[in-house]
Amino acid sequence: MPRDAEPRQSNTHVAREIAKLIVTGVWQEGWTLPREIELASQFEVSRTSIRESLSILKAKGLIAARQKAGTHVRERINWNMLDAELLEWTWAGRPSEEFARQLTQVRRIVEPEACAICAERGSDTDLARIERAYREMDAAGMDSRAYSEPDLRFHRGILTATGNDFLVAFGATVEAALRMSFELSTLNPGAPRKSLPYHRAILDEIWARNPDGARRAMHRLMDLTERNITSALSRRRNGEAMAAAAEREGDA
Amino acid sequence: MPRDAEPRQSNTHVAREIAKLIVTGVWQEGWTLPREIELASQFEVSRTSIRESLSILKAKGLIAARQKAGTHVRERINWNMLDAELLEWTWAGRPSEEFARQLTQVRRIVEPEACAICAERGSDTDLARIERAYREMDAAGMDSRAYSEPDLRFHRGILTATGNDFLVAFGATVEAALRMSFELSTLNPGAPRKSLPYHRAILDEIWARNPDGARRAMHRLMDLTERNITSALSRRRNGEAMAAAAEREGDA
DNA sequence: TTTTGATAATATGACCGACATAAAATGCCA
DNA sequence: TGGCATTTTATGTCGGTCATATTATCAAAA
Repeated sequence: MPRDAEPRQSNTHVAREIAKLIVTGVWQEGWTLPREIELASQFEVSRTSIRESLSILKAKGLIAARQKAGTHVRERINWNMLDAELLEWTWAGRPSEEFARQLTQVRRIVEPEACAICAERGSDTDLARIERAYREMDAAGMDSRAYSEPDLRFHRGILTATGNDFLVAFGATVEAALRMSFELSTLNPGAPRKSLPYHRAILDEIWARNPDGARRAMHRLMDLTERNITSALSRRRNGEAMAAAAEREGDA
Repeated sequence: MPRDAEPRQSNTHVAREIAKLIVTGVWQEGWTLPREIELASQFEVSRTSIRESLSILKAKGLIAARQKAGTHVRERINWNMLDAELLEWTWAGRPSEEFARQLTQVRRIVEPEACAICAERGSDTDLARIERAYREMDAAGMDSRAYSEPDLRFHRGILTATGNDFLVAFGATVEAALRMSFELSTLNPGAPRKSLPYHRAILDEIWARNPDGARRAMHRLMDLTERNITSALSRRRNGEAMAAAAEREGDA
């Protein structure tokens, strides 16, 4: 179910637009934003709506306001990059290679350990839910759209099974990573399906209640994912370079 | 510098109050909140202010609103527990043992790996900043208030040195954990200072550019921290049990 | 000339009342 | 009873006004 790129609700729409200006660096850290009244006329909404939008961005740590002094962009260190929406806004459209690298790096740190905890302490109900997600991935066949949704449920299921609210919250980050992978998979349609046996291995290890094995199995999946992403990115890079060359050829 | 427990700004104040009702389970998952007008009269602020407060909570994933249907508490899975303010609201006053356990568990997962990455790829500038924090911890002596602030900078410095924005964002979680430790340390004033040599060991390993050693050193610090927290919590439990017994004694 | 203190200017914070919109609830009709 | 038009209602948006906290200004004093 694709979320709308342009939500009709004006405050979320405006928040998204302003957030994009900030994360893309058009409005840099420390800079002061235009006055609320000016923002209101720029975005053609009321000052009330602007204020609600800004309060969303304040909540995510992107900006801070002081009376008379204005509203300024906070330094990156205060941005809550692990927030679902902020993640989406950041890579919206085109994930940078650096963003992909960092995302892969944190997943490597968190998911194998979560998987070990899941194998050790997940309830049978938890594991059954994970297995159901696996079956749906299997049933999806080569349809990578139908595959990606249970894929996310599989990973979320593992995080949930840990019983740790902070690891559960990390699901937002995993979701962003999977959506990015899915997006990039258009450059390599067969890739997602190749992860199925790796998921199978994880499932077997957690049913066997084998934490070390589960950790290793998840680690192997992370390796595969990283290979897929780097190859998709380099393919994209080459494709764009060739397109640019063709462009120059056409000009000459 | 202690943040104000009761911010004078009305919308953050109201947001905090409502958030507490939700995280403490007074308003449970799935429940529908009172109408905005009713909330306005309950909290004695205008509907505009209520709406700004609610938009903060929406941004953190705690609630969602639909026209006509009302505003409801979202399921925990959507709460962004890794958010700085939400963390603070959750343990405000009295950290539950479960909360402490989960917090310690994620730190164990993330910080040792971050430390290894820091040793491998942190710039000399990054490491110098970490060392400066260490020196200030040393200089603080037995004053656990003066100790805790550079302690946080030490850990944040390691996360920053990884160059990974998501690990940097994890600093909010570490901050919550350290504040909690600091709070609990009133039950055991000498405890914080005991962590100094462990920090020293970490510093030495990252200067030696030894990722494995750095990982192990951070792991040992996590062990110490966990021991301190569990002992403080059990002390608190015993203290309260004895107080309750004395209470019963007094009644009889 | 520099400092200090009163004063004015201004951007965010809060409030109000009205209308728009979407979706749930109602009730009518077949 | 079932489907469809209508009403109801809670959130969404708007414009305007006043409050409040700082910054900026400027004049008097050291």
